[in-house]
Order: sequence, then structure tokens, then C-alpha cells
Amino acid sequence: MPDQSETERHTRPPTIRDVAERAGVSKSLVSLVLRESDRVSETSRTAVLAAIDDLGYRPSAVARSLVNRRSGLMGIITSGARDAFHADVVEGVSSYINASKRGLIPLILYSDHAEAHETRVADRFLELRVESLILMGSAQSDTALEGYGRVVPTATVGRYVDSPLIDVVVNDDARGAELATRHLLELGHRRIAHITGGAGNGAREREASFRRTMAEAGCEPIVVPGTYLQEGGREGARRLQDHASGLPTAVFAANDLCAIGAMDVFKSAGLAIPDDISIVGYDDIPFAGLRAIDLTTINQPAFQMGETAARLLCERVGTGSTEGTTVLIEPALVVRSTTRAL
Amino acid sequence: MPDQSETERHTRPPTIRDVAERAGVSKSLVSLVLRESDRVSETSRTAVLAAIDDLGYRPSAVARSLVNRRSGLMGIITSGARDAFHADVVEGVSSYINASKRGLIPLILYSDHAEAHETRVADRFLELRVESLILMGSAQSDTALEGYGRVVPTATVGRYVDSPLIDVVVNDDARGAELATRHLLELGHRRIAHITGGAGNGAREREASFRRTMAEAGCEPIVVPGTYLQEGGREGARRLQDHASGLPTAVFAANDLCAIGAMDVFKSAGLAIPDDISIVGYDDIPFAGLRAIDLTTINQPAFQMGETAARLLCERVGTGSTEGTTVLIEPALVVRSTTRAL
DNA sequence: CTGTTAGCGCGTTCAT
DNA sequence: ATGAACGCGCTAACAG
Repeated sequence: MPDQSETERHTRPPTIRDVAERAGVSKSLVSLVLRESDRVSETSRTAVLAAIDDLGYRPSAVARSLVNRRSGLMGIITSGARDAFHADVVEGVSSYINASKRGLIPLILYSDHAEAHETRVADRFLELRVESLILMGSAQSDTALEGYGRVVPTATVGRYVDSPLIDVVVNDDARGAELATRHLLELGHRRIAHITGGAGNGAREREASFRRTMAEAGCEPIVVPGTYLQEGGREGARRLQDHASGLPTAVFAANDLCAIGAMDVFKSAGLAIPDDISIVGYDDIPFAGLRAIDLTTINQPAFQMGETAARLLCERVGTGSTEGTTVLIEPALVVRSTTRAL
Repeated sequence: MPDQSETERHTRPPTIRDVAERAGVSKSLVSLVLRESDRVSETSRTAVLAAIDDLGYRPSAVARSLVNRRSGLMGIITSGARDAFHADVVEGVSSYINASKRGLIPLILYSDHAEAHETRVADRFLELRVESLILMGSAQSDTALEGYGRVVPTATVGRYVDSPLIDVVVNDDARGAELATRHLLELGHRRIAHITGGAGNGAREREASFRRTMAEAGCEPIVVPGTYLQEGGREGARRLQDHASGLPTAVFAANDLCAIGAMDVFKSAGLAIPDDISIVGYDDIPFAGLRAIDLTTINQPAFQMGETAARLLCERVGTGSTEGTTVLIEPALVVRSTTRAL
């Protein structure tokens, strides 16, 4: 039975006052009912609940958090929605929070890979008075991050921060890159290239470790710039095709997405993987395990890293401590079929 | 008690009062400065700004939205972080909002594919007084969604809702499924199977259209249950391997993820694609275009659908209208290399 | 034991 | 340039 009407407008949501009036009681009593106090008679309780139901009343979290001085919000900032590694971290965070039954809400916001935008986004979160902050793939300086850490318990995932105020959950990128490089060396490769992750979190560490491991093996490292995105892998691969030293026999890509992009270019150029060129990625995103990709890579337990960050923050929100913890996770080599012995 | 390294605690954020006191002016004046009023003398302006800077003051969006009766928040609910289609929609929404310079914040929340959780999540958003709501992959009933539509401008993406209160942005699933099925029929396939999307949005329409198109061609449709996730595709593929009518020559999977999962199982079983079995997906997620996957599929412009939903909502937030619009987008067949003529 | 009144939190706005 | 009132829900103090 649709009530026929002109263009309706959305009405202001009912307030606690509306409920009180309708139930014929005071605001306070409504509040008591909402908070499940036992100082309320059954009679007025049902009356209030009926009024709430009639009006479709929903308490305002805005007003509530103003008086409680707690928003119940955790802010999560990530550089983009499409990143599978970040998505897994977010799932880990959500999972921990839901399991902890704190009634906390993990709010996600995307920063579009732009530092300026990320700063704005973080400011909005701080204005919303989030109780904690998680940053992933952040483009901001340590100093900037430390600034957040002063205001609110802050964690980064996958990003080193040299500050005692921040919870840092990272895998050992140097170790991971070493595993990847050594794997290729042990397969007999010598002309090995690295497509970098550009300004991405941990990319510098991966590159440095690659160079070091190559040097230790007496090999000349080949390094071309890339990014953590597919397109970066594509560009890196194209650069390698045109490279003065000729095509390498193996490539260590900064991450899986980058590796997938590079493979795509190599395949388009008629190269077979791993027959003509071996590839190693980093992250072990779900797609890497597909038969169609089957990428040899370095596993970084994203979901678990998300849980860890969430746990560290929840603990600190409880104590109010400004003292961050660093958790270093050991990466693992996962050998699949994109690498072969020379 | 250790005095030196006394564990610091996070202090309450400074309020407008603190700023006023420090600057030696009234609250109101600080407010005026913040809102960039021109009725403020240069002297007090600089004093206030200095105080703001000293204290690291950040206005509370909570208090502000209480008085303004606008939160500046748009709530986005999606079933999971890992879904590439949803991720693209979210990027589209963000892109529109950022471009529109409304200072609106698109907040994302994940509902974990569980209806109960999704309801809670939506309630939290409504309590936060989001000004509009976007739901994707929702497991809730039309009635439930209509309930949101009564409170706040609400849109769904990829989900039909039979209610005039909701903005609905969908592609024509029946048409898309018909395109996919016809493509296989035209290639000479007759024993074609469909792995369904289970309870996923639009899955019923795709299945019905598949059945209809097959019937019109005088073919017996083979249908096995699946989901919109990779695991669903895997299960569907296993069911087909054990199917009484033997393996089909072609499979139309409910979406790309499902198709990728199915292909993975087929490949593990030693089947070549498309030589032994042709596959069509749905969505055209970025991964589908990779050489390694190169999936024939139905394109659904996720990014653009996100932009559209955001636009419709922003318009309605402006007018306060409760009248939803339905936008039906035409899907397109993208032929790649997972299908071949018999 | 049940219910009410009054005042607060933080930023905005209007009359002064 | 300022004081006072307000928005909405919570809570301490008080009253029936």
C-alpha cells in the first residue's frame, strides 16, 4: 500500500527527544533503555522500545561520541582499492576486529597513491577522531607519520618507520629479496635483472638486497625502474628488452603485480616463461598461485600482518600508550613454475 | 616510579576553547578564522592561526557535524576487499567524489559476505549519519534495502532492487549472459554448461538467460552451482568433471573469478583451454586481459558504474529527493583466447 | 526502585 | 569581536 505522494524528501532522522515524547517519558529514560540499564520498569521499557520501532529511531553516533569522547572508529588508509596485497591486509584487520567484539568499526579510505591526497585523507580521519590509524603503501615521510603517531596510536603495514611512536608490521624485505635472488643464482642464472618498486614501501630495501646478493655472488646486477603496479612491470620489461646488455636470463620483479605485468610483455614478445626467461615475484598474492600464472615468489603473510597490526593498535588504544612495537616477519620462498635451472 | 622514561599517554586532542584561550580571544572568533570569514582582523587572525599551529589543533568533525546536521560522509558497503570488480567500482566512486570537490568522504566498510554482519555494518553507517549509501554484492532483501532508501539516498551497484526509492546501477545481466551463450553457440558448441553465481547479485538473471538462450537454440542446458568466487568456480568445475552427461565442450562461468577458478581445475586435470574446453567469464576484471589468462568474457564497466552511482547519489543529496533512478548499462562481449570454434 | 532535571561535550551562529 | 543558545545523547544528582 504505497502512500501516494508528491516527491518525498528525506526527513531528519528522529532524535532521542522524539522517542521520549512519543513514549511519554523523559530523554534520560530512553537513554537508559538504550544502554540496557536495569533501573527501568518493564512497562516503560516496552513503551520506549515501541516508540523506537515506530519512529525507526537510530541513535546518533555523532552525538554519542561527542559525549563519550570515543568514536569507536579505526581508520585504515591504503593507496588503492585494486591492490591484492593490501586487500588481504584489510581482511586481516577486519577479521581481528570483528573477532574481538569491541564494537569497533574499521573504516577504509583510499589515498590514490598521491601524497597530497593521502595527507588530506588522514586529516579527515583525525578530524573524525578515529581512535587508531593504519597506513599501508603510504607515500608520506617518516616525520609525517610520526606526527600521526603523536595524536593517535598509529601502525604501518609493509612500511618501515624509524620512530618509536609507530607500530610497524613488516616482513624482512632484505631477507626476502635475498631469497629470491639466491634462488635464481642457485639455478645457475648470472645475468639477473631487478625491476624495482620505485617509491613503493620496501622497494629500496629489496633493491639494495638484490644488489648486495648479486655482488656477493660476483655478478653484475642489472636494475631497471618500475613500480608495484602491473604497468610498472610492463615498463620494466620493455626497458629490459631494449637494454644495452641484452635480455637477462632471469628477472626478480619488485612484487607479484609487477612480475605479472612483466610476464605479460615478455609473452607478447614471444618469449616463453620459464624457458626463455625466469621470473620471481614478491608477496604471493592469491593470483600468483593460479595454474595460469603459477608464479615463483616470496610469501608475505598479508592477512596475518593485518591481524597483527590491528592487535597492536587495539592493545595501545586500551592502555593509551604511545610506545610502538616493530614486528618483523620472516618471508618464505615459494617455488612454482616461472623459474627453471639454466 | 620511573620518572625518566615514563610511558607517555595520548592526550585528549585540543579543543576550540584551548585555542581561544591561548590566542586570548573567544571561541567564536576562532570559529570565524577557521571558516575563513573576512570579518576578522589580520592581527587576531595570525594570533589564532599561531595558536592552532602550536597546539596542533584539528577541529572535531564530530562536533561540527552535530551542529551542521551534515556529516559529509558517504557510506560504501561491499562484501569483501578481494573482489576486483567491487574494487573498480569503488575507484570509480572515489574518483567522482574527489573530482566533485564536495569535501565528501567516501568511507568503505566490508560486510564479509554475511547478511547479519552486513546489516550491522549498515546500521553503524546510518548511526554515523552518512548522507548516502552505496551497497554492492549485498545479501539483503529488497525490503531491507528499501528501508535504507527511506532514511538516506541509497544506491546499489550490480544489484537489481524493485523499489522506487533506490538508485540502481546495473548492467543488463540477461543480455550479457545471452551474449556469452550465443558466442559459444555460434562457435558450434552444443554441450554448454553454466556454473552459477549462487546467491550473488545478478546470478539468477544470468542463469535464467543462459537457460532461455540454450532452449531457443534447441540445446539442453547443463547447470551446476557455483559462486562468484574462485572457489565456487573450482567446485563447479569439479562437479562438471563428475557430471553424468560427461564433460561439456564449453563453460559459461558466472563471473571472471569463477571462470579463473574453473580453468585452474581443468588445467590441473590436464585439459587444455580452449582446445579441450572453451570458457567464457563475466565482468572483464583487469586480470582477465592478461596474456596468461586472456579470458573471453563479458565487459561490465565497473569504474563507470561506480561514478554513475556516486553522481546519482550526490544529486539526490542535493535535492533531498527520495526518488531513485535505474541505470541499465549495456554489456559487451570481449573475445579473447579461451574460446574456440568446434 | 523508578524516573526526572540539569548540565556537559565541541563547534556554529545570531544577536549584541 | 563576544556571550549565549543550540544540536543530540549521556550521566550525575536528585525526587517520587
